[in-house]
Amino acid sequence: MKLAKILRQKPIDIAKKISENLNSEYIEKTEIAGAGFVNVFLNKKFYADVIEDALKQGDSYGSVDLGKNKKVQVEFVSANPTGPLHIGHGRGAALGDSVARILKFTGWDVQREYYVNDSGLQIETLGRSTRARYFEILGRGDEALFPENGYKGDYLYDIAREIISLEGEKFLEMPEKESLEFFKKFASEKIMSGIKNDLEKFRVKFDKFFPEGYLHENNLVKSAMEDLKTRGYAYEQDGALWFKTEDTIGDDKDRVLIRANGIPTYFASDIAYHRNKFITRGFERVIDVWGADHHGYIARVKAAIKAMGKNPDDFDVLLIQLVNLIRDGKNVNMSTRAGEFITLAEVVDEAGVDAARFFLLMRKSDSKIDFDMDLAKKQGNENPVYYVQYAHARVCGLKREYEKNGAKLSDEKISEEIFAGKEARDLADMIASFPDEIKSASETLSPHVLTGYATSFAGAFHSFYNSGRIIDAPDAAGRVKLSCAAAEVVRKCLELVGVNAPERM
RNA sequence: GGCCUCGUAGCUCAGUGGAUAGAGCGACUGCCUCCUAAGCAGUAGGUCGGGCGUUCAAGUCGCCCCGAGGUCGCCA
Repeated sequence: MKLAKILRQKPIDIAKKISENLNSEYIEKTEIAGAGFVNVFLNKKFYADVIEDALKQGDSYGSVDLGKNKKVQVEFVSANPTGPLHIGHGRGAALGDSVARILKFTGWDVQREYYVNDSGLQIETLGRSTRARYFEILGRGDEALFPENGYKGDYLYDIAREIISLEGEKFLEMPEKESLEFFKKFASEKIMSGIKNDLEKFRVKFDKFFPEGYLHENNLVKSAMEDLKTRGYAYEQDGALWFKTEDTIGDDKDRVLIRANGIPTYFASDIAYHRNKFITRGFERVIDVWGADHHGYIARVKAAIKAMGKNPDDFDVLLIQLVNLIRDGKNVNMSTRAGEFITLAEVVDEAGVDAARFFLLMRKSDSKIDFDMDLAKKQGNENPVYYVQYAHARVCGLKREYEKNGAKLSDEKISEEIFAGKEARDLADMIASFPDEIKSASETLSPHVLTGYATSFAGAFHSFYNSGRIIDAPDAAGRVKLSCAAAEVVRKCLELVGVNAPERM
């Protein structure tokens, strides 16, 4: 139909010509439908070959080399070490980790990084909050007031108690100035190690934890500012240093880099950080996972990347929206400041890693999701995680059953006759389209493509399974092989979203 | 007010300019003497927020309006 205008012919006539000239050993017939669609019917040999090919490629089936081994960095979670991870961080963790897995599978050289915000006002507040709890427990709360924007969660009581048992009451008599460094360091390191622990349980591993302090200690912020100045993208006014944005891209106004009081803004640190990523460490592509409330920040970071002489198109930001936890059909309200929130660890304990990860990846990252705890815990076809995992376990059962009597699958050829049935053809169709799904998930950085595909794929398998006997049917070997290829695809999908594929359930 | 995201079945959401718009949950009807019923088959449920345009073709692209949220600091 697109050719109609160019060739100045009717779509139907073009369709006829195309269909007459299509030639392949795999085409059974072609039909012209509607306004000019060419329907191509694939023959049984095509399906048999697809399955044999998928089995032969095994673990690498579906892999497409999109990255050409180029260096990409995925930075995600990066939660400040001021409190435990909550379920929203879990969403970022699941997304970043899955995107990294998908990129690796599609030929990228991937590094996973966590940016640790270990300096600045929030850590200051954390230190003061901890110190206040310390005084409170020791009965002298009136001498160290809890900060106005302090962290109210119970975890600071635990940390304060630990400080008391390790260090005793010595900080009671020490001036705040002297003791604060200790409280800051102890609390943030303690919380950070808890975060690492939670992430490990969630099957998320980082190649590098990059501390913000590194930028300051090595004067990287200063040198990034100098660089901007020489390039003509920074100027001084009213005692502050400004980023000049008009003749770069996107952003609508100039931004402050160094305040009049000499303290750099977050933007300045971020410029230094991204300069380090792109230039010092040579990443050819950088992907950041941010909370959706930071979306207004994208334009200025892209502008900064352009200002440092790099292509802003090599920088992607994935925004994650809020997670609503639903229990007993009702919203569970969360407020981080007030210390009322459901931690990631609690969700993992209750629903399991598999359900948690799968649920957090079922939707586009930038739309809000409801995490239905009751559904996530259900063991049945209502729960998409089990539905998909069960497809895998079923095939493993089939294979065990088939090989019980010493039969070897690899010796058998697939009989084309098994593709006479619609269910077998539909399943093989889905297996054949797996590489396209992978490509799409990788190009759009969207794990939800795979959870969705896995769910409908499992449906196709269950339909096939229920459409007739597999093992004691004629051509059993071919049917089992088709099942095995299907299981391989399911397993790979699950692996790419970080979910286990059990052999028995 | 400017900018960004979103508005699709009762609920939560997929949908890369193509045919009769899909899935899960919820509701309803059937199916285990049989390789795992953690399964299958089926029914009901839609003015794709509204309008105008571009196009052979619009849920998808453009403009306007309505509604929800976010963001706009020498905060982080």
